[in-house]
Amino acid sequence: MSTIKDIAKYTGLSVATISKYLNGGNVLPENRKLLEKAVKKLDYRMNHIARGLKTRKSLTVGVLIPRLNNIFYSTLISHIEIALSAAGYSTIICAYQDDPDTELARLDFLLGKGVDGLLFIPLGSSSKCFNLLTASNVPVVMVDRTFEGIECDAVLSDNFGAAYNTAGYLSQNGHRRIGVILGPEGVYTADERHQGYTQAVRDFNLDPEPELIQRGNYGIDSGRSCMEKFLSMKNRPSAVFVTNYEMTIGAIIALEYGNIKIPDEVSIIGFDNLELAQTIKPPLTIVTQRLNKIAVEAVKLLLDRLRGNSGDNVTVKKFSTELIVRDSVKRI
Amino acid sequence: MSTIKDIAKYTGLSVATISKYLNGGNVLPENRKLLEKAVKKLDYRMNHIARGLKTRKSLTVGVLIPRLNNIFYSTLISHIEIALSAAGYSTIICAYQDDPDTELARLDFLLGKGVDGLLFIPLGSSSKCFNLLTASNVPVVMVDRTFEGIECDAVLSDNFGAAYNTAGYLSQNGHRRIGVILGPEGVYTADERHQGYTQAVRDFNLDPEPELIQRGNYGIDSGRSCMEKFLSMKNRPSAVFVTNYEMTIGAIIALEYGNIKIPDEVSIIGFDNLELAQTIKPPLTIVTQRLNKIAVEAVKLLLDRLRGNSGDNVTVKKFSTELIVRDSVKRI
DNA sequence: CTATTAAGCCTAAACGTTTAGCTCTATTAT
DNA sequence: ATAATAGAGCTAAACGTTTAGGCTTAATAG
Repeated sequence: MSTIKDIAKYTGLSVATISKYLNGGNVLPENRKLLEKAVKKLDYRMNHIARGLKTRKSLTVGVLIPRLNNIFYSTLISHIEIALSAAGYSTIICAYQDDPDTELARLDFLLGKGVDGLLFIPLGSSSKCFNLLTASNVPVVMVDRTFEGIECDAVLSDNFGAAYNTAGYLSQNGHRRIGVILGPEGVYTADERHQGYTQAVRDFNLDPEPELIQRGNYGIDSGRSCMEKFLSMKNRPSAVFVTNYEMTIGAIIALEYGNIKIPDEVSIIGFDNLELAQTIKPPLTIVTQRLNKIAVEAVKLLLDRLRGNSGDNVTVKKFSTELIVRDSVKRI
Repeated sequence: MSTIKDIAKYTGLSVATISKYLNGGNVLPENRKLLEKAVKKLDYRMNHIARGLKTRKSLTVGVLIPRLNNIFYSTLISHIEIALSAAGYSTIICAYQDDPDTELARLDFLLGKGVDGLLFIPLGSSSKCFNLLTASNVPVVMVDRTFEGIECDAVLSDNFGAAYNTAGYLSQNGHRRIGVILGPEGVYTADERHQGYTQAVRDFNLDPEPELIQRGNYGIDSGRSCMEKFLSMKNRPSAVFVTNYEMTIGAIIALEYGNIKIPDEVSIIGFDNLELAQTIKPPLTIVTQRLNKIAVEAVKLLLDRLRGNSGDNVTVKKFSTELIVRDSVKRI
């Protein structure tokens, strides 16, 4: 592996000149030619570690997420990775397996690795994580979830609006008893959606019965059992809104097992996965998040920080969700 | 950010001693105490970049995969990330979006980043990639797919056996017309499964009709259209074997739309995703790959190489797949 | 024709570690 | 008592870059 010094020897130029050349500086045309030749001949490749030591940049961004074996996160990461790599950054991914201790450990690990910045989907409101972050002074952008009451760049879905508008849409279609299958209490997105739902219940005069709110754990089975609870009620909801992909699958399965006709017996609005919703029978009305936009915006925000062209005040962006109307909601 | 030098100043010891201490070497008990105190007081954190420059190790492994927005890959990566991080390595993930040019570019990028080793799910048989790899001298372990006829550590599923045994199982259950929905020609796994299937056709005297072999692109829609082709045949297959998760979903949807009863009218064997297969109706008989074992073994192989305790000859491990029998195959 | 400026290049010091090889002290063997 | 040895620490060079500041040469202004 040849270094800048080898090139210096080969060309007779100094390392400083070569460094300048490599970084796009001006050199005499003849030298430029010479250098191009030398680089090719010696198969020179920049040592990014050495450069990083000097410049204090690693051109690496850490991405800290709850889990990787989940289509929502992996899709998000997919977009993030594409955007980051287009900007010349590499992506170190750490998953903390939904565990707060691991979350802290992996955060520490990433900071120790010298990442230039961080994209973070936090578990909850672990103040330890936040302390570590502020102490480290590494720019961070929260994605999908954020810490309540803390000054930090963030890119989120409008979860409140998603739930509010979905309930509103169902209300417009004549539904008054609207079940919702939410994620676990304490999880940022689930709490926001909860608030949106309850606000809609008030604003649209929906049936406020507490059993209409079911809590799952974002897994397939929990979606199924929540839906089964709805089905076993003496007074079933006429429509159910499910708030993530896996639970949507589970809910559909419960309906199939119960031989419940969609949307004649129960209307349903699912979440996220477009591909599945298109192919299922009947085509599912769903709420989708703009994952691509979220990812791109988060990366943009982070790069702005890294390049120092974002002011002192933090930016919080919320992307609206989209209601894709198909055939799983009945007008009553 | 304090450095080893600051600690030297603080303790009066030399940087060499401190380095030794930090790397687990022996120091006098009193000095050890002093150093512990200093590290805490000055909040010292190792600069891995500087260390990497000197040791020529980055403690970073590159993972190069076709795509990230796919449950198969992301599950695999999830296990890989867990295993690597347990060994103190960080994981740089690059996805090449199923594109050969991008594959080469990302490989180049990773090698330039100075990863210590590489886990690689290659697209096909791009010799350019292989040249780059051998030139770089970076240890690499192929995962899930490998280059034909090339000496390289690899950890694979027994794709041939998976297809062969699945067809065998269907044959045992009295099926002679067995449809298979394969991935694209030229993709390593798809080709192996193809061979396993055709071998089974010969060995078990199955119906050798070419239309019983359909090729999808591993996406939901293609699974659906392949299954629809089967359903539109005058002489339908009595059983269909689908060779990945997404196409399995698509195939099921096609059956539902066609109001085809599983397994009474068509038997089906799906692939991979346990969670879905358990919850679907009827519970699906599926072939699963041992993703966890594959990931762990691949990481082990790579770490062995990195630590220099693997001989000169390459290791290729094949993990058998598992047939999980449920209710989607009819005995006829 | 001289003074000024700019371009291009160079020297040398850094960045934060590791490590070979040396010194000093204390212990053990003879 | 002396020689040999081991343990602990130190010095200084190295890893491959970047970069401030200085030097030389040529171009431009007066």
